[in-house]
Amino acid sequence: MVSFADFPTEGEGPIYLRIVRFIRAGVASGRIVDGDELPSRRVVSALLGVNPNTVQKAYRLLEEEGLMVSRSGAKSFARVTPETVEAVRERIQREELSALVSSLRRGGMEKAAAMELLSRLWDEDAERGEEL
Amino acid sequence: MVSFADFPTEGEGPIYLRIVRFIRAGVASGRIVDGDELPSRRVVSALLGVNPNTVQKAYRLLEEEGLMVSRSGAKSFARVTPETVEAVRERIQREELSALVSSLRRGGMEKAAAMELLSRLWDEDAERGEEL
DNA sequence: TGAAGTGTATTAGTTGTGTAATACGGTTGT
DNA sequence: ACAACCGTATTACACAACTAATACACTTCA
Repeated sequence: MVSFADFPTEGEGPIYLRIVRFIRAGVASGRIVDGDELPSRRVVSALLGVNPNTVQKAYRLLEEEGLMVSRSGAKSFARVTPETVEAVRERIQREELSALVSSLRRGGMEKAAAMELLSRLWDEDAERGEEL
Repeated sequence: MVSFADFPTEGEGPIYLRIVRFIRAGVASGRIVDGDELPSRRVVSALLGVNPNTVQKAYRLLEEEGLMVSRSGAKSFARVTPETVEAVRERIQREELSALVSSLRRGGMEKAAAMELLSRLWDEDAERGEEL
């Protein structure tokens, strides 16, 4: 049974997305393996002090992502394959970059400028890294 | 007098931020120079077909950013110094991008992959913004 | 001085997002 | 069959973001 004991008490963003990230991190790290039973919507909702529908929203996203399966009335289980693990790791990376892109665009930056900036910073960081 | 004639008829994100970006781009490109008079809130609002308060929101942000000055009842003027120009061009970079680059490199990502990923995410984010 | 134009504050309406309340139907084990 | 779970759908409420409506006070100049 997947445990929510280590669910961070405080975090950023809406709760349902924090749940999604929590499960994703578990899959990426190997803490959650294929076939693991996931606590029911009601149990998690009681644990976190939110409405079951908030957990449902998270679980639905995770199911669409292929990380869990659930049948009406029955328990829910994690679905972890080499493919899903790889997909989750890529997705986590994408989310980091995605937030950055939105931020840069909100700041009024053009795509070409962003590309150039990333390239320059990458090289600078590479130089710093090779010194060590 | 700063002209809004070239203000893009359609763009991404809320109007007040598009105004901010428009002015920022003008400052960064040299189209707007120090002491340039900025059209009043009402004039811009009539031009863009929005409420004067929407323009006010943009102008207030620009003033907090040090890119313009305004006194109650009087006209507004651009404030462009070498410092503000530099600040506009690199404001975001120091705050957010550097840490992410290091993170991605430590995660084993190659520069080419990061560039390609940024390009794709940028287009995707642009599409999302245009849907609204 | 007074009219016209200006910046600014206050308030309200609109929309979207996150969460909750409630109810319904399916599965499981006894 | 029935009780105790389970997942799910529908609806409604809370809140923030964005924009608009309105009013007020200041500057400028004939």
